[in-house]
Amino acid sequence: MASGEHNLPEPAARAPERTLTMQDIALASGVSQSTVSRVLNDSVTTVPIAVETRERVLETAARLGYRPNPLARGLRGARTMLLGIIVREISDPFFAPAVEAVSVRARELSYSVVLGSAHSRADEAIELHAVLETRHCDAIIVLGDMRDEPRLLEDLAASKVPVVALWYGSALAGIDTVNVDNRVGVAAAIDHLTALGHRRFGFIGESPHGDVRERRAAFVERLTALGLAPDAEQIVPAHNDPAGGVEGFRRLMAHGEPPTAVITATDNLAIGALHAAHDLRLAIPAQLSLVGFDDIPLASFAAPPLTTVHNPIAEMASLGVDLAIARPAQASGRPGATQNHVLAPGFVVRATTGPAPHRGE
Amino acid sequence: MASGEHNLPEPAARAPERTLTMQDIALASGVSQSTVSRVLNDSVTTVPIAVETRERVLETAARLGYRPNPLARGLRGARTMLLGIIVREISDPFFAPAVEAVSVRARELSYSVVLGSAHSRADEAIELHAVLETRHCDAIIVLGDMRDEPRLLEDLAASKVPVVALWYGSALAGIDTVNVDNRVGVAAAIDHLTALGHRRFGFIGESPHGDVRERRAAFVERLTALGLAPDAEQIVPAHNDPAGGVEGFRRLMAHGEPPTAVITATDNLAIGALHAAHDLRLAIPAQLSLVGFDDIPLASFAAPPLTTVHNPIAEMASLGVDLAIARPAQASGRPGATQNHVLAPGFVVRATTGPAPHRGE
DNA sequence: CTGAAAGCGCTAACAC
DNA sequence: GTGTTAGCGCTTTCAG
Repeated sequence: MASGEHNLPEPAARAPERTLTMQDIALASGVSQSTVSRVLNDSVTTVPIAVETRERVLETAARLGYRPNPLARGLRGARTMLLGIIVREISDPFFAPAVEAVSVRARELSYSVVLGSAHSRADEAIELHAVLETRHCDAIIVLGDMRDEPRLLEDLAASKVPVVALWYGSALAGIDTVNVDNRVGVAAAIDHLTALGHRRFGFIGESPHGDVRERRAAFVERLTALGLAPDAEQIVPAHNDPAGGVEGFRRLMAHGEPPTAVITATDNLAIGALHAAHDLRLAIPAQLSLVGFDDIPLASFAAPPLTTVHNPIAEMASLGVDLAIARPAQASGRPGATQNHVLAPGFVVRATTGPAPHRGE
Repeated sequence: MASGEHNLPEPAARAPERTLTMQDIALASGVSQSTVSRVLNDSVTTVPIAVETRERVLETAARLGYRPNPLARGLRGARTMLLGIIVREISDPFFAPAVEAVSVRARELSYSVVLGSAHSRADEAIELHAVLETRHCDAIIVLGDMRDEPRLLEDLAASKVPVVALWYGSALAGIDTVNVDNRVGVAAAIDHLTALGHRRFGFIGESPHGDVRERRAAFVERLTALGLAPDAEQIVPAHNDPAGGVEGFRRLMAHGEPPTAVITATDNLAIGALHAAHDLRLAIPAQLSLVGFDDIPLASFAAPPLTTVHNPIAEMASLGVDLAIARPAQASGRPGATQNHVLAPGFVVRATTGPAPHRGE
């Protein structure tokens, strides 16, 4: 183990017991601790280092399996390589893949993800933000609409750590956003259905929340443009889960003249609608066509497989992470400097849509 | 400063700009920084503190909105209040709620969750463990079976940070585990089905993975005990996702004498099986009964709603977190000291099971 | 009972 | 080019 150098003391080289510090590898490579720091941090810009020294240090560090202590690093004000996530419900079939996509991209950039679930509870989101900030996360990503928590928005916009909101549902001053183009998505659904001969539409999912609200607006807008402006009774509110879809679907079909085509604000709702249709012995797509939004993984395994608007989860997550991490730490609160990205959705035709049934005409 | 109280200088009380340190609140309450530390940490055991002093400090800290810096705390070797999670796929319909349940309990205990997704990739899990350890997580929770990654197990057992494995599928030396009682669950399913007159069973989900393996073993064991020992062709392998369920179901029904009742190792597979049955125009439960395992949130919204074994996610997650956090940091590797908990599952009868169809007898 | 002081592992001025 | 020297905010001896 004598290596031409350092032979006597031989500190704790072969013992992976205690986590080694820079001091350890400084000793082992016969330089000072600060040199080690410089080498390992590629402080090329500030100070040039002898190639030989650099290589020796790097070699020793690698050989001993040195790993920098993120805590000490963060203490000194350097980046913690932590990315915070705030999401309503991790287990939502849409947001779970979103969280996964975010953490994939984060890890590609050597970031760790600190997960904060707000459970739809107002105060929790705010507390989470405080927690994530206190933990010195380098950036925070907010998944979904949190606008029913006004204070959160203020906190976020004033936050010293960069915040990016994904699927927030609309642009936002002071915070970067990445959204899917809801208008394009809904228009694609409607155009697909009108091409199949449908003329009377229903929409499940009225709510004040971002994406849902935008999709409903797009629904009204597009139909109006086509001269098929919907009545109030053609649009029903719903909680964004399958149970809400069941409830909404029942209400929608209870009207005098039920629609022949239904669009739901999310696939979550579509799953419920499908369920309710099954209960009502309504054949899909023979008697009724149904289109969802999001293209969650389970959409293709619904019975029948769901025709839906594809939400580009991976792309949006990736872009969101890049924005969050790239943004210089202090610029977050500066209005005007914020970016609002809108990505185009896809459209996936599966088995819940078909020609409009013949009517008495 | 006169504390009749403190009126003149008024340092940075109203300015929440810079995050305040203990020094700040020490100054503001006229004591030394170390006293503040003692008060805020309830160092009752070591040193008694004057009630008056303690209250003054606490009041100041509260008033100024002081939050301790977790980084500095962790640097000194204290707990970081970080809980690491290693999971294959966050977006798995079963593990997503599990992650949520873990993070709920973690937050109740003031812990933050660092999420590590292994994406079914072998090396990633190991790397994740290294990351979480380097981040000085106080404990690590492993979700699901990772035994196809032998090195991870060694790493975990040798880890200085306590590790608890949930839904690992069996007991484990050197690591605490919390499992659901798969034998009881499968037995409940079989008993329910035999009571309905079923005699020929199928099982989807042969695989070397923990829970799945145990459930298949329980399937064989229980049926054998009933004198209904299954043939090899009554058990089919499958990847644990809906697509695997589709595939498995088709293969199962392709045999000469198909079963009248099918049990799947997971609800994920059951979703696929349901889908495949729909394709094959097989009426469920009239022609065939189906039972899943896990009771994922979507089970009740399948078409028809899925009869399944209920996996007590919240309880297991809660117990797992408590074990992980309660365990003194150095005891993890000590074999013999480990706990292996097994919780009882429930059974939920919904609409995929019914009387066995009449046969030619 | 409380203050002073020494670090935890690292980065970033400063020196030579 | 590299070593020395301060701290980051906190816990924890050690002195009073």
